Amino acid sequence: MLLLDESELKKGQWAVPGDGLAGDEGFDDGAARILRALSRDTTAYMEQSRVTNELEHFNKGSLMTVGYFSTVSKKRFVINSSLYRQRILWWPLNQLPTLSLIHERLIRRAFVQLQSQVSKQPLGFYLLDNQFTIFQLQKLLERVLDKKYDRPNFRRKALATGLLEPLNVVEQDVSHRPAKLFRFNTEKYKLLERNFKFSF
Amino acid sequence: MLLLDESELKKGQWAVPGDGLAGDEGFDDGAARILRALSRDTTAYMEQSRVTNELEHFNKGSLMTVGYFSTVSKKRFVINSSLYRQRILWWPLNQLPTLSLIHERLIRRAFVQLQSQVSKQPLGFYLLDNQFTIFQLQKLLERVLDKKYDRPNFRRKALATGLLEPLNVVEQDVSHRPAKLFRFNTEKYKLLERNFKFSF
DNA sequence: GCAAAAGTGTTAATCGTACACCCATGA
DNA sequence: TCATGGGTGTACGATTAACACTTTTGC
Repeated sequence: MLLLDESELKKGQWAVPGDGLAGDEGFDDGAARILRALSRDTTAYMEQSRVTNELEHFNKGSLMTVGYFSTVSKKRFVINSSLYRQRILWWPLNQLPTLSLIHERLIRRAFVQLQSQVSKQPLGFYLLDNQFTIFQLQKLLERVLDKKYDRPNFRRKALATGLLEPLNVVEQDVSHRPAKLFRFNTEKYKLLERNFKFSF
Repeated sequence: MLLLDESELKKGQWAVPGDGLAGDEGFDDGAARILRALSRDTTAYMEQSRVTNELEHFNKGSLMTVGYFSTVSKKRFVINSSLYRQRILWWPLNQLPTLSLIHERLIRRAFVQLQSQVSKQPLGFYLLDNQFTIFQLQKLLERVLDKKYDRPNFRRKALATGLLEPLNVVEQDVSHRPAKLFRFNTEKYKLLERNFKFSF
């Protein structure tokens, strides 16, 4: 579930997408620019993760990396530039290709941070499409938090938040009773904001 | 509850203690060194907070600041060098002196992070001395999380964690019934570690 | 009919919360 | 004696967790 980019330095070496800062650009701005260069989806949640502990030394000077992570819907994620299109792949977190130690650590750290943010921000909703079933939301949280939930109970709790707006539309072409589709009610969330607690 | 250092640049200007990195020192190492330069207490919890978003530009080049926060017991905190002794003061978070915008933001951000770590790490215990009463722990969490708790209920919950080891000693010289003193059971905590949840 | 997930209902156990109440100490 | 916090008990309501059951779809 992670986006990786083929590095320019070595063939076949995968890396987290990144770039240097342009001019007097801030770090947050730089990270946003990198994400925009990859995809047209602008609804993503983004957060600074951590600075690599070590400086990388080159003959020209030293380099430090500031990690950011973002939650993007795989379906909404549309690769922007044809330049990148050939060099981007999604990888499942438990089957990452060989990475530099620095990038490996950035990813592990970002995932821990994502897990801890899930209950404080409606991250689950950023990861899904505009229309989703409650079961999809459940499966998502189960994967992020590595837990199992009881379906009926999860459903009630999710609905009890009042943040799921029914769309009066159902799934199509599924070999079981089709589920109602919902969307995340951004307006109601804005009202809660500070008091939000998605404690599953 | 915050340690601030008088800056060398301007008289009467307060700042978060900091320093540049020495040689090829890592960020965590640098932060630990700065803390050690201030105090002899080595039990402190320390965590990277955030990189300032803006680079500061000087004629010589650009400067970026990586924020760290640490929880230290005020009683155990012994100022190390006589050089610092004159220039260090504790300030309550709600009555900070005038600070640069960058330092102000670092502090606010670190406090939010501290609040969110309290339930995942036994931070409360780092902030107290080796011997403490349950009521002291309660008051500490109440200040950090800006909540009020019922004393009897807090007591039961704290004891239920199994992480408080009774010392069979009581407070001295208090004008009320003396409370039993406890210490944090580090060994038992090590066993939990990953599953630790101090949800008050 | 079968499998799979949708959705509703129900119950017991657990937990949070709000108190009442007695205890021990210094002033 | 009073004020202050220490410490135990308890009772009610809310929340959680477990699972039984009916529904709707595709194969």
